Amino acid sequence: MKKRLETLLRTALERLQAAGEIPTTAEALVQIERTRDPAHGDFAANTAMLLAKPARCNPRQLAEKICSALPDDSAVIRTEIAGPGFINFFIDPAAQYRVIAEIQAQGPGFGRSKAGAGQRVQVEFVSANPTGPLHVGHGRGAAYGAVVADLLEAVGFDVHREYYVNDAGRQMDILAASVWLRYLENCGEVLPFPSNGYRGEYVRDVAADLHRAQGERYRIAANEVLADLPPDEPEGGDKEEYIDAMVRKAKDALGSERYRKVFAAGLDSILDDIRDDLGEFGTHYQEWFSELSLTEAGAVERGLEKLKASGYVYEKDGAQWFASTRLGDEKDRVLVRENGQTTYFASDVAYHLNKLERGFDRIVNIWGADHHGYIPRVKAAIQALGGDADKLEVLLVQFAVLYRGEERVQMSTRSGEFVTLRQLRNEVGKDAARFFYVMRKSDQHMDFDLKLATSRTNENPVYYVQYAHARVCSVFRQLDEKGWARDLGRGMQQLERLNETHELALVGTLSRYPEIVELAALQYAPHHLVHYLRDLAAEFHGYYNSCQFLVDDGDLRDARLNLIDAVRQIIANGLGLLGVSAPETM
RNA sequence: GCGCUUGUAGCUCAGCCGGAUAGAGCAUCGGCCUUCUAAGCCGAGGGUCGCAGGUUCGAGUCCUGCCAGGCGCGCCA
Repeated sequence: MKKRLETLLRTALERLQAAGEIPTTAEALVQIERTRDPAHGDFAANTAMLLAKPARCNPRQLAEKICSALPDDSAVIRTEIAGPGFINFFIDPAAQYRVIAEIQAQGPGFGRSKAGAGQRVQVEFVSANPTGPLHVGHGRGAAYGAVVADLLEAVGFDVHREYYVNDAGRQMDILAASVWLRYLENCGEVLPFPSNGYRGEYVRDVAADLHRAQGERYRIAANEVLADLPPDEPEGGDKEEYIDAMVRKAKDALGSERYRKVFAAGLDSILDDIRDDLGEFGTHYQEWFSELSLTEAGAVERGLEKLKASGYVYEKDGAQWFASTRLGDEKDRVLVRENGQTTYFASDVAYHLNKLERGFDRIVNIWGADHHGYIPRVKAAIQALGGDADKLEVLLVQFAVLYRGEERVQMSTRSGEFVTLRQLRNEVGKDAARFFYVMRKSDQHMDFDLKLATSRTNENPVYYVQYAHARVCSVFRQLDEKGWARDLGRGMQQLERLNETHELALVGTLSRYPEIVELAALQYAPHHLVHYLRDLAAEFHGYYNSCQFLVDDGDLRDARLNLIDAVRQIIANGLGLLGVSAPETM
C-alpha cells in the first residue's frame, strides 16, 4: 500500500513538473509514512513542505496542487491537507482487509520479499577463539548474527553464514600446553600449572579424555618438563615469558608429530563443543573457515605480496609495515614482526582477500565492540587490495554486562570463572535467551541480569508474545470443542464486519509486517522486529479482552477467526525469524 | 591526551536515514476472572529528551562546544 501511494505521488509530481509548477529536482522527495494518529488518516506525505521553498510556493497551496494532480485510485477514499502542509491519505478499509487474505494465502512466506534478490552476502559472526566454551558475551553475537542472517535471507539475499576459526597462533599453543600439563597430571606427574595457562575445568576434561584414549603416549617426566624454564609470575618472573617457554618445551619434548596430536585434541574437542552449543542455540553455519588453512595454503604470503604490489608496505626497524594511515587509519600497522613472524593482522588481510575473491556483494562482519579500533585498518587493507571498502559492513555488538541481582559477575576465560552460553541456555531456555539478546540495539550496552532472566514467571517479554500465539490456538481448540466449523471463505467475504477499533488497528499493524522485516533486515536491527511483535501482541491481548470471538453470528465469527488466525501467523513468522518458538499451548 | 560511542520517566530501553500531542515494559497506586488461557486487560501518576548555542516551516533526531559514562589506542590475538 505504501509503495502504491508512492507511485501515485510520484506521478502527481511528474505531472506538476511537466506543467512547470515545480522544479525538476523533486524526485527524491517522495516519502510516504504511516501516521501515528488515526485522525490524520492512514498515510501522510510531507512532500509539499519540502518542496515549498524550491517551488517558491506556500506549502498548503502546493499541497492542494499535488492533491489535484494525484491519479485516481480506488483504495484512496479521500485526501486532506493538514497542519503546516501534510497530505493525509485515507485508505478504504476494504483495501486494508486484503492483507488478511494475503497472509492466509502466503502463510509462513508472508513478509518475505525480494529486496536483496541476486545479491550474495556473507555474514561472519561469533568467531570466538576455540580456547574454551562460549560464554554469555558470545551468546549475544550468536543470537544477533543468526537473526541478521535470517532477516537478510527473508528479504531475498543469498546468505552465507561463516565462523572464522582462529586455530592458529599463540593462544592455541597456550591451550595445547595447558591440555598437555593437565594430561601429565592425569599420568601422575606433579608439576605447577602456569599462571597464564587455561585453568578451566574443560581443559581437565580434554586431558582426561586424551589420557583414556592414548594412555601414556605423551608422558614426559615432570623434572624434564620443568628443566630450564624461567620463573613463573608467583616466583617473581614474567607469566608471558614462562608460558611461551612452556609452549616451546612442549613442542621440543613431544616432537612435532605428538605435539600436533595434543594440539588437535584440544582444538577438536572445544570446537565440537562450540558447534553443538551453537546448534542447540539454533545458530547454523554454511562454513567453518580455518585460519590455519590460510597459513598452510600460503594465503598469508600471497596477501602480503599483493599488499606490497599495491605500494602500501614499507620496512622500518626490521619489521614490515602496512601504511594504513594513508587510507584513513590512525597509525600504520605491523604485518611482519622483527622476528620474522606474521601478525594476526596479516592473517586477517589474507582472510579478507579471500572474502573478496569469493565475490560476495556484501561482507558483513559481526564483532565485539572492543574491536572497533580494528575497523579502519581492515577497510584500509581492502582498499589497498583493490577492493571496495564499502562492501564491508562491520557490525559491533557490545558485550553484555552480566549481573546476578545487584552483583556484577566477572568473566574471564583464563580463570575459568565465567558463565557459559550453555549454562545460560539451561537456565533460561533458548527462547528467552534469543529474545532477550536481540531485543536491544546491538551496539548498545546491555545489562543482562541472570536473576531476572532466569525467573520464568516474571516479566520476560518473550512470554507475552508467545502467549498471544497460544491464545489464538486455544480459541481454535475451543471452536472444535463447540462443534463449530470454520468457513474460511465466508470469513473472507465478511471482513468488512470488522469495525471495532481494535480490529481496524490490528489490520493496520498486520499490514506493516513486511515493512518491519525489510527495515530490520536492511538496518541490521532485529530489535525493530521484537518491538513490533510486542505491539502486535499487545493489540491482540486488548482485542481478546474486549471482544468475544466465538459468537453465535457465524459471519462475524468467521471474519474474526480469519483476523486472529492472521495474527497467529504473523507472530509465528516473526518469532521464527528470531529463532524463538511459537507454542500452541502455554 | 587522541579516536569511537552513549546520555530520553524511579529502573531497563524504543523512538523506523528531520514531521503533527515524546512511547513501552518493570516498579508504584486503583479497578477487571460463573463467558474463547488473569503468563492477560482497563485506568492513574511519573519528562527541562545531559547542558548551551546553531541550522529551518519544524530538532529527542542534524552541526558545534561543554559535562558525564563506556570502549579502543601492542612488533597481543
